[in-house]
Amino acid sequence: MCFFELLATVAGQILQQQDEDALNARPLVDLEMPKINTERVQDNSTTYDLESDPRDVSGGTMKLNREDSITATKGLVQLSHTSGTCYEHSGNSSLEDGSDPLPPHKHYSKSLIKPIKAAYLPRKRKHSAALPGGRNKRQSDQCTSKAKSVPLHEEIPVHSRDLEETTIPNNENDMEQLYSSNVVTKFHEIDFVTPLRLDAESPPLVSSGSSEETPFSLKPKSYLTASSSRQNEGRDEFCSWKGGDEDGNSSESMAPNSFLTTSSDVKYSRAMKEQRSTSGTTKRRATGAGVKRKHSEMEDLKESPNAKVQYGRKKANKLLSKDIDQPTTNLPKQLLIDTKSEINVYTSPANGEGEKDTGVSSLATRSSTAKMEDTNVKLSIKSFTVPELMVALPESATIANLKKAVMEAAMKLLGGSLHVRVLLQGKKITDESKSLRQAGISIDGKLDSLDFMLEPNSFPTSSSVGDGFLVLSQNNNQQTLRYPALSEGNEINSDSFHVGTIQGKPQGFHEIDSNNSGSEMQSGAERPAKNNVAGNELVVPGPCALVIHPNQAHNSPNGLAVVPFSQNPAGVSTNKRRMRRPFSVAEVEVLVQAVEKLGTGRWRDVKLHAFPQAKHRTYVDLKDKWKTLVHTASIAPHQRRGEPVPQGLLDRVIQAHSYWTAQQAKQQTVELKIL
DNA sequence: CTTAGGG
DNA sequence: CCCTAAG
Repeated sequence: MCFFELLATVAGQILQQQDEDALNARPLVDLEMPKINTERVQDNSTTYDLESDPRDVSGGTMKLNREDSITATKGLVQLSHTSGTCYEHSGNSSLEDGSDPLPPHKHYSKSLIKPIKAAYLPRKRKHSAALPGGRNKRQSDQCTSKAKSVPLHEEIPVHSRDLEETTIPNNENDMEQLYSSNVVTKFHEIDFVTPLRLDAESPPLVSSGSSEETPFSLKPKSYLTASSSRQNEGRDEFCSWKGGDEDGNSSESMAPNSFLTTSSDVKYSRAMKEQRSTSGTTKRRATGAGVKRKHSEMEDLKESPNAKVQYGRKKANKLLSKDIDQPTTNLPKQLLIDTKSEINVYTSPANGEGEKDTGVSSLATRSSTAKMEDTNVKLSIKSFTVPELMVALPESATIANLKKAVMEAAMKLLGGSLHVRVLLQGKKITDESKSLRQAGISIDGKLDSLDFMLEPNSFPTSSSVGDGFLVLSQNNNQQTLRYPALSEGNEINSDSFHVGTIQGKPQGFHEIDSNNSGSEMQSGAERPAKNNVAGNELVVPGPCALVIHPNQAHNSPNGLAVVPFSQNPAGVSTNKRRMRRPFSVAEVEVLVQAVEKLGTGRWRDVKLHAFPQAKHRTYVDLKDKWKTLVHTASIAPHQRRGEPVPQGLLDRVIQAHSYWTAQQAKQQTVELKIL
């Protein structure tokens, strides 16, 4: 009981605090629990808030979230400690029932095994194979998504359930709120007692949407409001906490580093289920992991049908690396970026002598499709080729250097503004005043002969201006570019291309250029893991596909407006390595607990259990972390790096590891016997 | 999509 | 953390 009381108390405190924060959350008030350390919690939160501000100077987007997470984390940590003390008590009572899932260390061996079995067996039953890997995934999904309807109850110790019922708000909402309010972690502990129940609760939260999407908002300023409102959508109260949940688990967020990182969150956000259904159609396999990640991002962004246009990292790499494999030798004249649009657009050499007609001729531009509605000529550009990207590198340069160089070159090309040249039947159209019809770009669709060329704004050729060019430029403001949180190129996402007549160089060209010249976004000064992200990954420039929107004729003389076709307009294909986000002790704690319960072969479940709302922290991450934990535990303390993990935790890691390893072995033998 | 491992 | 083979 002590445990729950504390939990409730803390929750109440948190809520209280939130109220103060003008984000009203009352649900838990009902609990009327004694208040403990409220002051402290609040202090912490405030402190962090203050701190976070400066940090967010350039990364305003994630501000809210971070604050939240911080606060949440803080609260969490405290909770953990408190609960720790109570542990013994609750443990004892549970033991009486003989089914304490969450045994204190002392009871570890006993309690651990029992509950685990209880939880594990049911699943096996379902699967004749009984292999760890053969578990019924659906089942877990169901559990998670549908609270109690699932047979999982079997796994819940009776007494614990009772406890839960009585001590915890009966109201589902309350539970949810509690959960969402980052008391979550606390719940994990509770979870031990009633794992499934909690599990069931968590799912909704997972996708609660919170802020992941926000970062993509076009207007940084509005972000805060937007995000908060969004969060509210999901759950009226707990705006702040809610947001915190995201990073909540990563109490590490307390460390400066975490503040800087958020980009990756976005990628991983999404309920597994949702993902399946949403993007199920897309063959990730085909596109590769990179795309996968990207995909999720996109989902976050607001899944669009254009997904296919996204460049998979793999793909990009392949293309480029293949083409460019011989660093010192000649680079291929053209780098083909194959998107799935319908028209190919080629760029002409950045500094070649004007446009090489060769380039033009090779314009395999096919404007295959041109649907017309009314008088609108709709064009979509399938892909474009970047010809003659000149890159010179010493033989000593590494592949990474090569990549970077190529990327820089490409970014130079695309990063600034580009000229769009329209070619019809291989001929440049110089008279911009012509209507599409006049020019022969009509509904009748001879669009097959319509070609586009992208040319660097800095095109040396004098003729560039005014002879049929359009300036293709990113109208993003500097600010946008600097948001670290949007490192995945999302920043660019918010930008839109627009076409205007060429009037000399657009301002900001240099700035933009410089921003992009680095392989990574100049994400303000705060980007800690800058180097990590930096570049060995070749980022394919450009949202290579552009759509010509007749409707936006006002943007350009010739009635063509270019707007981003893909989600990733500026197209810095999101190939970056994810930001490094060291696990905090609190996270490790949660992980360990989860593994103790679920074992080492069910990482997805572990994820769902322990880090349901942490968009970063995929099950693979958890698996990896466990691996490192096991390793860490086996090495001398002085050889360990990073935030020191309490030996106690490591001991548990070892125990759990050995236990589950043994279990697995047993499993195997059993199966062999059966066979 | 998940697991399990290697890198 | 990333990448992948298997399932």
